[in-house]
Amino acid sequence: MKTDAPTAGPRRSDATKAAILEAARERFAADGYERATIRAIARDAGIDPSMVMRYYGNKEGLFAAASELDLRFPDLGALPDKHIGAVLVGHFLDRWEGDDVLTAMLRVGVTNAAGAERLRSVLGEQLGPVVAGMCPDPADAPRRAALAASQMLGMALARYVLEFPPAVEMTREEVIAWLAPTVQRYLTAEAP
Amino acid sequence: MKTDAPTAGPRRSDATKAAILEAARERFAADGYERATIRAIARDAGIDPSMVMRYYGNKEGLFAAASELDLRFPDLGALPDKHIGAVLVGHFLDRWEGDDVLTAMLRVGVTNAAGAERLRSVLGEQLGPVVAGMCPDPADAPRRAALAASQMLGMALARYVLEFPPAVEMTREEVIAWLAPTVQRYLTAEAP
DNA sequence: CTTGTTGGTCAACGCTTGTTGGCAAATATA
DNA sequence: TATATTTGCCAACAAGCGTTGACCAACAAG
Repeated sequence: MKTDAPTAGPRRSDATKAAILEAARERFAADGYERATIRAIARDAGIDPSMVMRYYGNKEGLFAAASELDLRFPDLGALPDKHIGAVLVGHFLDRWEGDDVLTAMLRVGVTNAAGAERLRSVLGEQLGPVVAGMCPDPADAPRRAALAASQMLGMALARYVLEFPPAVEMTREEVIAWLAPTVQRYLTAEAP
Repeated sequence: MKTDAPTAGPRRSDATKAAILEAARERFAADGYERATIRAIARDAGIDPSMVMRYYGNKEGLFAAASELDLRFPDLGALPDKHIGAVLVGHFLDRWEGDDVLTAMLRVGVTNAAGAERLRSVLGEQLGPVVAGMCPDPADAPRRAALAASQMLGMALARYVLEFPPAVEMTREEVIAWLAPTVQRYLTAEAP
């Protein structure tokens, strides 16, 4: 019997696992939790549905594996305070357009408890610290992060999920120009 | 045979129909489209699932009937321009907390095409004109409406759907104080 | 009273879902 | 070469879904 050492070499099934994860991310992003069926995901990955169960236990486990997310915030301390809003909004747009996981988490989080929790913890653990490191009083960093998140998530909702035409038609630069001052104020202005 | 005159009197079944609609709104708001099953809605309404089919045709028709929505915007022309942002945000919070349909449309619209279309048309037809009647150049009213909607929907998402703690804990007055300047700017400031 | 319409329940249909266990081939180990 | 282990497919399960049609009781019209 082959023991499962901590430093196990690459398995032959790694490609299959990766294909499953990729298909899962796309389906979750496009359809949400319920309509992203294991059968459809397996079909996209070109394998049998039972393989999904073997490698990820159940649908819940598959989503947990497929929704691992790193927002990859740049180091904001290294640039002038005045531009923080624009950089943050631009970074958010980049991440959103380059990674299905963000749309997936938003679509799933709206109807699935595990998805909502995932979104909450990502915002709290990844956006929170960035905000705490720059706003006037670190004590209200969570509130400021929530405000900034509400604006950026709201734009993602209108633009990438609901596809509200005026929001879709805006150029990247227009979105940044309009949203940057808002985010900037949420993060740095003194409480109203 | 009793003809169905345009001005038909109140039927004995009106109470049942209303109970179905109420249960449907609650379920759609709480669970989204897929998990809000006709069986569960019928159980909540205290009747048989087949009644839902008789009165609303199918699940799609039930959602269409249950998601009729009037945002009830006040006449904004009658008050000073400076306060428009605060009035609008306050009105949005009131409507959201007093009507399940808004949460239902948001939850359903994220994973269901009909729900998304409903949300788009409500925003376009009800928020659009209000904005068009006050912003500098009526030509970019749709874009301004989309911006304001992105902020208000984003806050609703964080506060009522995802229940992100800092967003939930803010008081109504705090939300208005922070969001009003944003919405005010989106509607009235000249394009950046 | 008789008759037709309405409001409602019940049992079932065909289908899809997540999930399971058995079995064959490919691969690794000895 | 002989033996385990891994990788994969297949067929099936129980449960839940939207939906349908037969049937019964209450009521209204003649």
